[in-house]
Amino acid sequence: MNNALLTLPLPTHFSFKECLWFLDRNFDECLYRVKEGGVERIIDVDGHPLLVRITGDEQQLSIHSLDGAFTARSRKVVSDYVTHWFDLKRDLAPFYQLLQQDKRLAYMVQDFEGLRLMGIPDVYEALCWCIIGQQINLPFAYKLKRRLVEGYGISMQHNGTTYHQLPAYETLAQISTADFKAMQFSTSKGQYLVNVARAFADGQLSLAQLEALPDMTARQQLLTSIKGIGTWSANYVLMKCLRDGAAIPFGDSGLNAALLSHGIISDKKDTQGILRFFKPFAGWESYLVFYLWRSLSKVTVPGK
DNA sequence: CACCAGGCGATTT
DNA sequence: AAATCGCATGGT
Repeated sequence: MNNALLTLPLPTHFSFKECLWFLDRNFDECLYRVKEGGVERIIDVDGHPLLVRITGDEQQLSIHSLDGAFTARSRKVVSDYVTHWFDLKRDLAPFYQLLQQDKRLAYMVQDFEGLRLMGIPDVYEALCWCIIGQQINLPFAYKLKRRLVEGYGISMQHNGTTYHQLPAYETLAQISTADFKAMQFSTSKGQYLVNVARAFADGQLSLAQLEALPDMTARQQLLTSIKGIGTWSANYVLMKCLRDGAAIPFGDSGLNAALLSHGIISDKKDTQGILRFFKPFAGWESYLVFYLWRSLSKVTVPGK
C-alpha cells in the first residue's frame, strides 16, 4: 500500500477532462496549477499546508501527496476536500433529463458530458474571490488575486515551483487602503475584503456557523449582512461552496450573456423571463448556471 | 473617448 | 420589493 496515494471512485457522468478544462481555461490562477494532465494545490489540514497532485481516469481520481505520506487525519480532510471540489457525490442523470427537454440546451448533454460544478470548498476563499471578481473583467480579477496572494499569502516550494495559499484572515484584516491601492484594488474592494476577514477573525462567520443555520435563506441573510457581500456574491457562495442546487447569481454578466445568446431572454432586465426559464430546473438552477457559463467558451475539450 | 466587466450600497419610487 | 444612481478601477 502506497501511503502517499489516495483514490476516490468516480460516479457515472464524470469527465476528468471536462473538469480539468474548466480549471485550466486560460486564466492566471494562483491557488492551483494545472500541469501534465493533473491539478496541484495546497490543501489546508488543520492549519498545516499539504501539497497534493490530482489526476483522473475512467474509474477513479488519484490524489498523490507531494509532501510525504498521508496520515489518517489528512487522508480524511483531503478526501472531503476533493469530493467537494469535484462534486463527486451528485448524480447528474436527473439534470441531463431536464436539459434534454429544452431544445435550446439539449446539446449540452453531449458537449459537456461529465462536467461537474467545480466548487470552492473553503468559504473564506469563496468570499474573497467574490469580492475580487466583482464588477471587473476576469483577467484583471486574476491579476488582483495574484498580487494579494503573492504579497500577503503563504507559499511553499516544491521541485522549484512555488505554491500559494491565501493570506490568513488575520493578515488580510490588517492590510491598509493604501496597500490595497498599490495593488490596484479600489478602495471599496479593499474595505470589503477587510470586512470579510474581520468577520472570520472575530468569530462572526465560519463554515460551521453557516451550516448550522436552518435553510439557505438564513445563510444568504448572514452572508449579505457583511458589507460588500450582495445578492450576487451570496448566491455565488451558496452555489460554489454550500452546494445549494437552487442558488442563482442574479445579475451575473456571464449568465446574462448566455441567456441572451441562447435566445432565452432579449433583455437583461427581464427578471420574470429569467425566473420562468429556471422554473423547470428546480433544484438544479446552480448546475444550469454553471453549464451556461461553460457555454460561453465554445472551445471544446481535446479528444472529445 | 466610450463602453464594459462573474456588483454593491444607498436612495428613491 | 423593485428600479435607479453613483461609484471604483482597468481592459478593449
